[in-house]
Amino acid sequence: MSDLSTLSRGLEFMRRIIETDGEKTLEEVAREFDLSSSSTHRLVSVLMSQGLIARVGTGRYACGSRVAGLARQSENEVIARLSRPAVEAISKKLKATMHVGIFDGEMVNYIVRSPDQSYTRASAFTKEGMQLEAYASGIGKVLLAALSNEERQAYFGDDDLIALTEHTVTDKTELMTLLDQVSEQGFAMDEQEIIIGLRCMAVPIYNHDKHVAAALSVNMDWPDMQSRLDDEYLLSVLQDTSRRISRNLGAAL
Amino acid sequence: MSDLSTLSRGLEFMRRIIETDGEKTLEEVAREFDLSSSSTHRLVSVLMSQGLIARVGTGRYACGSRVAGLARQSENEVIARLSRPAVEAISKKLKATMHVGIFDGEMVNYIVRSPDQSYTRASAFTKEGMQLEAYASGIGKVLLAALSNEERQAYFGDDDLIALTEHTVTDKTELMTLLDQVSEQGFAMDEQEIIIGLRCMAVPIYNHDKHVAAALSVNMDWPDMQSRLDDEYLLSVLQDTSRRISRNLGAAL
DNA sequence: TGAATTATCCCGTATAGTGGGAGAAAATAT
DNA sequence: ATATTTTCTCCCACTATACGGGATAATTCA
Repeated sequence: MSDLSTLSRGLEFMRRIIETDGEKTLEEVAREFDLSSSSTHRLVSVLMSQGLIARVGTGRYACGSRVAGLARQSENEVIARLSRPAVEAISKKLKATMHVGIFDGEMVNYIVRSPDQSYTRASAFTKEGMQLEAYASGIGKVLLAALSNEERQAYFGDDDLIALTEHTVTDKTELMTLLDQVSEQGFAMDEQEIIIGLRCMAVPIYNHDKHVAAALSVNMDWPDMQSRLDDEYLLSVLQDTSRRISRNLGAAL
Repeated sequence: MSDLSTLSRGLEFMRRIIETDGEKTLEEVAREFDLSSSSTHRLVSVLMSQGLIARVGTGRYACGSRVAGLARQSENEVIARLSRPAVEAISKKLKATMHVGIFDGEMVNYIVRSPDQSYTRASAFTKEGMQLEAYASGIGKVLLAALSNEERQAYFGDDDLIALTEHTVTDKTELMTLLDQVSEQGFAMDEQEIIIGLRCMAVPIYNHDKHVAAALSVNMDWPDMQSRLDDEYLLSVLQDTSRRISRNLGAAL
C-alpha cells in the first residue's frame, strides 16, 4: 500500500487534537489511533513545530497558533468559489438560471446565482445572498433530505409551515416521505411551490466527507419546461456538474 | 533519519498551496518541493480527501472547505490561553503584576494580565484588552525590537512621539539604538516612561517559527524595586516563563 | 477534432516510520 | 522539600511505506 498513510494519520491526528481541544489527554487520543508512545510524541512534535497544535497543559494539546492564519475563507466561500465557474458555464449553455445553496440556520441561502440577469421573468426574483424557506425549494429539499431524523424533527418541530403558493406542500408527514424519496432518487423538484410559474430541479453537492455540503439547482419556467429541455437531460447535466464540483471539494465519486 | 519527513513535507506543501491560493499551478509548487509528478498528485489527493485543499481550476488548488472549521480561535487567543496559567502562577509567586502583550496595529494590546487586582497602586491602571503606546512600554519595545528595519521605519514614520512622562524617550534615533540594544540583550526595560512610579521589564515570547509572537512583562514599583527583588532574578524568572510558553507554542529552544 | 496538459496507476527499490525500552524531565503527591 | 508518577526524548533493528519513472487515462484548450 502507498496511500501516504503517515500523512493521512498525521492529519487525522491533528484534527482529532484540535477537535478535542485539550479535553482528552494525549495518551487517550493516541490509543484511538493505536500508536505507541514514541510514535505519538514524534508526531506531536512535528505538528507543534509547524504551529498546528500547541501544548495547553501537561499531556494536553489543542489548536495551534498558525491554524487561524490558514483559514482564509469560510466553508461557504470555498464552495462558492469552486462552483461558480462550473455553474456559470452550464447556465450559459442551458440559458437557464442556476443556484448553489446551503443551509444557513433553517433557511436556504443562495451562495451562487448565475447568470446575473435572468433569462425569464419567473426566475427574476432570486439573487445571491437571498434566504428562503427550505421546505418549498428544490435546494432546500435536497439539503433537508440529507439530514438525520433528529435534525429533521428539529427543523419541523416548531411552527406550522406556510404555503407560499397553492402548490406548496405544508403537511409535515407528506414532506417527510417526500424527503425520503428525494434522498432515494438523488434529486428534488419544486413544482411552483415557491412562486407560481417556476419549476426547479436540484441535486446535492458532496464534500470530501461524503456529506451533502450544498445543493445545485436549475430553474425552469412553467410553460417552457416541456418544450425546451426535458427533465432527464437536465438531471444528467445537473448531476454531471454537481459531480465535478464535489470532486473539486475532495469527494471521491 | 526518522523525523516524519513525509508528514512535515505534506504539511508544508499544504501550507504553501493555501498561501499561494491557486495563483501558482501545482507543478510550480511541486518544483519548489522537488517532488515528482506521481508523488505530488498522491500528496494532493490525500490533502483533498481530508478537505484541506480544494481544486479551484485545472492544476490549481487552494484552501479547502474543512480548514475554516479547524480554526477555533485566533492566534492571539491561542497565545493567551497558553500563557495564562504560567503567568498566573509566576505572578502569584512573585506578588507582582505581569502582562502578556501583542501588537495590534501600532499599539500594544494586553492579552493577559495577572493578577486581576493589583498588588500595588502604580500597577493598578492596566487591564486586559487595554491598548497603549509601544515605544513607551517594555512589551512594546520588545515587539518593536523584533521588527525588520522597514517595519520599524513604518512605525516611526508618521508623527512625533508624545512624552507620557518626563522619562519617556521620544527621540527616534535614540529609540532606534535602544531597540537594537533590546534585541541584542533579549529584554527591555521601561523606567517610568509610561507612568511615574512604574518600572517594568519585558522579554519576548517566540512561536514555532522563531518569530517574536508576543512579549511577557513584570511590573515593579519604583521605590520597591531594589529592595524586594533584584533585576537579575526577575530576568531569569521572566526568561524561564517565556521559554515555557514559547515551547508550548512549538518553539524549539 | 486533435494537441497539450493534468491526473491516475503500477511496481521494484530505497527510504522512512515503527515499537520497545531506557532514561531525562516535568508534574503531582507526600 | 522529597518521593512517586506521568510525560516526553532518544536510540536502534526491523518492517512497512513512500518514492520516481514510465505508461495510461482523463481533462482542458486551441
